[in-house]
Order: sequence, then structure tokens, then C-alpha cells
Amino acid sequence: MWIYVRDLKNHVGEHVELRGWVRNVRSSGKIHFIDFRDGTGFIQVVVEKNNVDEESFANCKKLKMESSVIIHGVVKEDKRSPWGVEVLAERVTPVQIPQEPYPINKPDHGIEYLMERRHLWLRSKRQFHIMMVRNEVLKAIRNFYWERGFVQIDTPIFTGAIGETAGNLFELDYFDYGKVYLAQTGQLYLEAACLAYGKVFNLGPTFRAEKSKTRRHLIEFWMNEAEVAYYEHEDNVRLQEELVSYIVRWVLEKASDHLIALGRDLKKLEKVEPPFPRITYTEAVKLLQNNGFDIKWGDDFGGDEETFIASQFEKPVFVTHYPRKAKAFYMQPDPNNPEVVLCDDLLAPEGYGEIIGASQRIHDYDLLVERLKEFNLPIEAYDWYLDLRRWGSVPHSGFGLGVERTIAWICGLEHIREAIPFPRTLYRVYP
RNA sequence: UCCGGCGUAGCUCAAUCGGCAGAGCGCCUGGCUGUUAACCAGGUGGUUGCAGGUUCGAGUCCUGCCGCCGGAGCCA
Repeated sequence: MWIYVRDLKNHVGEHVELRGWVRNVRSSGKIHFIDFRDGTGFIQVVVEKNNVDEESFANCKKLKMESSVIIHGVVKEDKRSPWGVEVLAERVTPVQIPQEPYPINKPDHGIEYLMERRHLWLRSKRQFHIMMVRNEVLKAIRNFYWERGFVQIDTPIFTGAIGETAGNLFELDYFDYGKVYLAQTGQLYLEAACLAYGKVFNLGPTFRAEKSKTRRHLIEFWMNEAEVAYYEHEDNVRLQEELVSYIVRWVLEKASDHLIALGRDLKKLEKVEPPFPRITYTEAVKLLQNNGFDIKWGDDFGGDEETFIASQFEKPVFVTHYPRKAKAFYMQPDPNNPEVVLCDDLLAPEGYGEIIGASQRIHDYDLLVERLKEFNLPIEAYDWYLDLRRWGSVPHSGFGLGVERTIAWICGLEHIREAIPFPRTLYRVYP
């Protein structure tokens, strides 16, 4: 019976078939130890000369790193194995044996070498654990919304009208239509959808043509956005802290082995429960000024400033009520102070930066037109967006969560590029 | 785009003041019934990123170019 490594603990004493790959092989003449993986986990297979047919034993001598093999054997509990369980082979059948040495054979390769071989690097243990966490994060996000009656709305990747800011959009030719752009947000479409279906979310890739070269940036990254009709600023902030705590709790529950394997300190993640601390932009500026930062009211925060603010708290922290001139055109002004808007950024702890950008959206037609003009945006292109304020407009709010930044933070990664299977960074689209 | 750093064997790195191009790993051969980056013995490996310059002599110094890494700005 074909069994996956993940399930071997439930088959102790049984004869099983494993289909997978050789990670490494060690030999002591009459005994071979195969580090075996099948995509669900890693296990040691022991091949003793007296326990297998001659052909199988001879086959083991030919095995190299990343040979594909089918193993028949018995599952044994064994204290000598770090997994508690190992497989004593009865037959070893190679599927393919490489003709050349496997390029990733030691844990001391440079990043350029590994990035050039990302298609093989993904097989490594550390990358396996990260991708398993990513998988759970994606499941958690969808589950969170579906449990709460949200509708998944897949927003387009080709967009005609521009999203937020021109200049950092990827431009393409769209047959005879002319120029279109790769989406840098699905927000405007989600706003349309929330007026149709109430509570909506998306989950997909977005693109920023920014020549950013930092550990927090990708050119192509995944974003989860949500938009809710009749939600105002306060409802929006609560939804965000519930989402982020839900994701962290889910991963702790379903994937803590992977986090431990990655060397993550789980205690730091266990603290991530609502409510999250909040400070206003104005308070944050004072905090920074009192700590020697050269910043004045109206400036946006840089990486160092964000890291400092986040370092004052053990949980993610909301920074709210930014100056309207520092933010996008569609944000609703604060009725108590029209110079600031009803928005928030969520800063992750430990220097992982902004993981959420959020706001209540302008629902008044005239105000929105005024802002479009103020930001020098082409009103014609936003005609359909303005329609949303012509018929049945209501207060509504939403946000965007950076999926890879969230994963990088939860896993404790040095660099965001490991949080996505095939990262697109500045100057790299291979493989 | 700007600032800084790096480029030597398949990989990771050494090479003192400018003076013989080195090591570990990988790979090949042999040995070993409890290995965990296995170990032991032997073998294999070079256009020092590219182009030019200084010098008796350049991996090392100078100029230009290319590539990569880190950071800034911008953002999630």
C-alpha cells in the first residue's frame, strides 16, 4: 500500500510502499541509510544486506542525491532515529538515477547560486517547511472570510483604469485597445463588489514596478484584500486584528512543527491576540521625535521609523489617522480633523514592516471628484468608480494584507524572497 | 536611480608588503552492519568576471565595463 511519509506513524509494523526521492545516502558496507523525502516529510530508510534481495542492495550503491525511488519495507519504531520511526527496506526500485551530481549538495551555497536554482532549491528541507507554512497561511485567510460569510471575488490582473498611483505600473499592449496595466491592487473592483455582495475579499498576485531592493520587497507579491459595505473605520480595524490573530493562531495549531524546524520562537507568536495596540500618526511622530528621529508632521515613515515604532510593542501595532496628503485619494477624511484620514497601517513586530494598509473610503460623489482633481487623476478613467457613488453609495472600508510579508514574519525569515515559491525580484525572473 | 560591498576549482572560501594558485566539500575508486553535513585511504579539479594599463613580476595596484549582494527612496 502506497503511504505518504506524513502518515507513517499510523502504520507501525505494516508493510508499506513509499514513492519519493533520495535526499542523501550514507553507507557502511553492508548497510545503507537513505534520507528519504516524498514531499510530505522526511524519513530514514535503512537497507540491510540481509534484509533485501541482491538487486535492491546493488541498486543502493548506485543511488545519488535526488535519485527518485520506490521503496517497499516495514515501518518500525526506533529510538535511534530522530523521527522515532524509520522504514526497514525490503525492496529498493530506482525510478531515475541522475547522471550528474546534484547541484545543491551542502548547506553553504550563496544566495545567487540558490536563486538561479530555485526550481531545485524548493526541494530543500528549509524551503519545504516555509512552503508548508505558506500553504497554511493561505488556507487560514480563505477560511477566515468564508466562516464569516464573505464572498471571494477574483479581481482582474489586467486593468485599464489606473489603480492608485501611476508611474510604478507595468505597462502592456492589449491588442488594438492600447495600453493596459498589471494590477497593483484589486481594491477599486472590490469596492464595486462590496456594494453588490456586502462582504467580499480577494487573494491573488499584484505587481509593482518599483525598483525596490530590500528584504521586504518583491516585484510580484500576493495580496489579500477585503472590502465591507457599511463598515466604518473602527469596524475595519477590528476585522484586521481578528484576521491577523486568526492566521497566527491557525498556523500555530496546524504547522507549529514547521515553525520549530525553522527555528521560530513560538512564544512571540503566541502573544498575537486581540486587541492590538494603536497609536495615531500624530502620536507616532512625537514618539519618533522624542527618540532622536529627524521627522516632522506630514512626512511619511521610512523603514527605520517603522521598525522603531513596531519595536515598542510585542504585538503588531496599528498606526492610524495619517495626514491626507501622505495617503491615497480615496480615503475618507476624519470628521474631527479633515487634515487626517480614517486609515490605518498595521506594522508587524521584529522589523517586518507594514503588513496591512487600510482605510475607510470616500462615499460622497462630490468629495471624491474633488480629490481626483486634487491628485491630478484623469476623471474619465474613474467613471465606473464614480458610478458606485451615484447609485446606493454607503460608507465602506477595506484593507490589503501583504501575504509574503505576513509569511516572512510568522516564519522569522531574513528575506521575503523565501516566502514565495518563485520570487520575482529586481533583475530576476529566472527560473 | 543613488550609496556601499563582493567577483579565485562544480560549490564555500584562503592566498601576509606586488613574488611557486591553496584548503574543505562535491565527484571517481576501494573499505566499513547504526549512519545523521557519516567516517577512513587514494585519485580528480584553474582563461583568478571581461577589457585595458602600471611593473622585472599582478588574484593583489589603477581605469572602464559586466554581474551579484546589502541598504536608501517608494510601498504591502
